[in-house]
Amino acid sequence: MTRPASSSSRVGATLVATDAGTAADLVADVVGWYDEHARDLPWRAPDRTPWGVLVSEVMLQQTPVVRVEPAWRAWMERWPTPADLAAAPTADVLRAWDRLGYPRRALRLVQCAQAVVERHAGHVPDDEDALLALPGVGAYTAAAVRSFAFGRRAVVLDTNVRRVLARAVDGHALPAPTQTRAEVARAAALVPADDAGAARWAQASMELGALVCTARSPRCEVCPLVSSCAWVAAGRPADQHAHRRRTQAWAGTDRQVRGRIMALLRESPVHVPEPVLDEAWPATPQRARALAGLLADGLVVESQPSPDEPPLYALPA
DNA sequence: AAACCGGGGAT
DNA sequence: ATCCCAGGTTT
Repeated sequence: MTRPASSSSRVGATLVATDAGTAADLVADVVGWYDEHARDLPWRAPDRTPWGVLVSEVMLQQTPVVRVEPAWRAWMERWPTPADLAAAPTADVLRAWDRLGYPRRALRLVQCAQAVVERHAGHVPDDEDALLALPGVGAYTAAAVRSFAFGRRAVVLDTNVRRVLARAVDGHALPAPTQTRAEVARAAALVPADDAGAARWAQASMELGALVCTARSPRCEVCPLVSSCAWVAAGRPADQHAHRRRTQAWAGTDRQVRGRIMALLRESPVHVPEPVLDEAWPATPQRARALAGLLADGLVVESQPSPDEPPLYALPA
């Protein structure tokens, strides 16, 4: 079956010819699959707002969908607009963030809300540079907001899309450990030229990576690309970069200590002196380092009730 | 380019 | 015990 080159989903740059078909075929196959298998997520609902999309993207930076969904619902009910979050006490925000991980993201989300209020009259911008200038918004999130919230053409290249393209096009088990310019250019060449087509491709390619072309156990038997996938055709060879991927340890790291301190302060209604932190982690140089880091990040504040008394620690007001 | 930054569920 | 997750920022 042939697809007309004048299709509304025609790819943006040159058609990339592969052994199994064109880039347009790949896009059409994935979008067609998405039309039948898309998850019903609240930040995709018709009544979503651009701010809601942005909030979801920040929450989804390193936190899985299943944990973000209930948090997002509660969050958007409490702070529906950038102005609402911009005016919220930081302590309330950090407590609402709870255990979504990386509390610096929550802090940046507040700063982002404040920037949206101050620079853009409370409206999330659809301009790429304006989005990138917002705290906590990098290349991925800027592209995602443009695409998902405003239906604009953007190169949405997250871990899912990288993996789909690494397999289907390059024949590799996993993408390279760090994203390269060439990889972005290749991804850009696959994005349909029109806004609507580009937005559908972005959603569809991410969804395929999340539900079918997964990192650990890909479900190739139900994949719309199985007949054209370069990785499947090559016999699903092992990861070439396995020796270079180093997993960050967790137990006993500064990150764990920071997390324990934050959990304790989230649950404490009052400012606490340093000995109380013993409940989170023994008074070691590592704990001192973690506390100093939290203070430097603005996630914890120190107060001095009186010159004779020891300092107290709490979440920022 | 590499390090740092949480936390939970799946394998 | 290890891996993975809709990454961003800093060095």
